[in-house]
Amino acid sequence: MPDVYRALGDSTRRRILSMLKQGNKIQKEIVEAFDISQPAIKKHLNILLEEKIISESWDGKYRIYSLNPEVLQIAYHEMLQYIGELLDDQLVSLKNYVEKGEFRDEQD
Amino acid sequence: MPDVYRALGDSTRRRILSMLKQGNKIQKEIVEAFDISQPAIKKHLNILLEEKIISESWDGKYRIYSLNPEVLQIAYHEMLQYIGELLDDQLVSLKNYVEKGEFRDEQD
DNA sequence: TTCACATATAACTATTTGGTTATATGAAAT
DNA sequence: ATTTCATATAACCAAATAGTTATATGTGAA
Repeated sequence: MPDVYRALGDSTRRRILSMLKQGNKIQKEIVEAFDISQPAIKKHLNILLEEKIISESWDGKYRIYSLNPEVLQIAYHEMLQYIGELLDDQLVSLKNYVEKGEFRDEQD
Repeated sequence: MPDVYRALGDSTRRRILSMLKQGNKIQKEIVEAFDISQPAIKKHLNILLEEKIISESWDGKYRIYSLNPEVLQIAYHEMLQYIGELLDDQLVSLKNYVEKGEFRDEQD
């Protein structure tokens, strides 16, 4: 079970995910977007890979990274559900909205 | 700005928050609900306090802990917004629902 | 006043994290 | 075949985390 708090718990990793939202990227592009070293970026990518939030593949000598939207969805729902439960009804009905894809409330 | 990822990034802290959802608790009650030492629990409580997710007060010799729902709300919105942006429109419209307290979508 | 008990704090340990530099590997191009 | 360039990995460092045990502090009750 991917640990979404670990994956999203660092702002560099959140920025990497935002980049990947715009489309697949090769490692070099990601490295160049930050001021830290290539090994540091690679460590962040490894954490995102461990948590299954992204995937990697080869294209010749290039490493290609892409988002795993399904895993993100599931992670998102987990957090939404947990925090939603800590808060109150207003937010719980909205959790149902996400899960069922429809807006259904008591007051029709 | 409270770091909700830090606060929620540990399952003991998530369980503590769930307990506090049920009502204010004294430290002793929280300690007894876990298998770890009192100082260990106190450290978790300190992290939740640093991130402003909970508050503490005194009642005689008892420390009382309570949830800060407003801060949780804000944290919730932040995460909703960030992850919503990584995913797609379905989820973004729901962010608006939370923020405006109403369901308004393009396709009325 | 003394004792009991709830809480706080200090000192220590092991692990993880986020970074570094230096170096190895492997594919592509010259 | 050699060089270039993208990537991987190793070794290191400092700080934070999650726990421990031992001890101090403060309040209430006997």
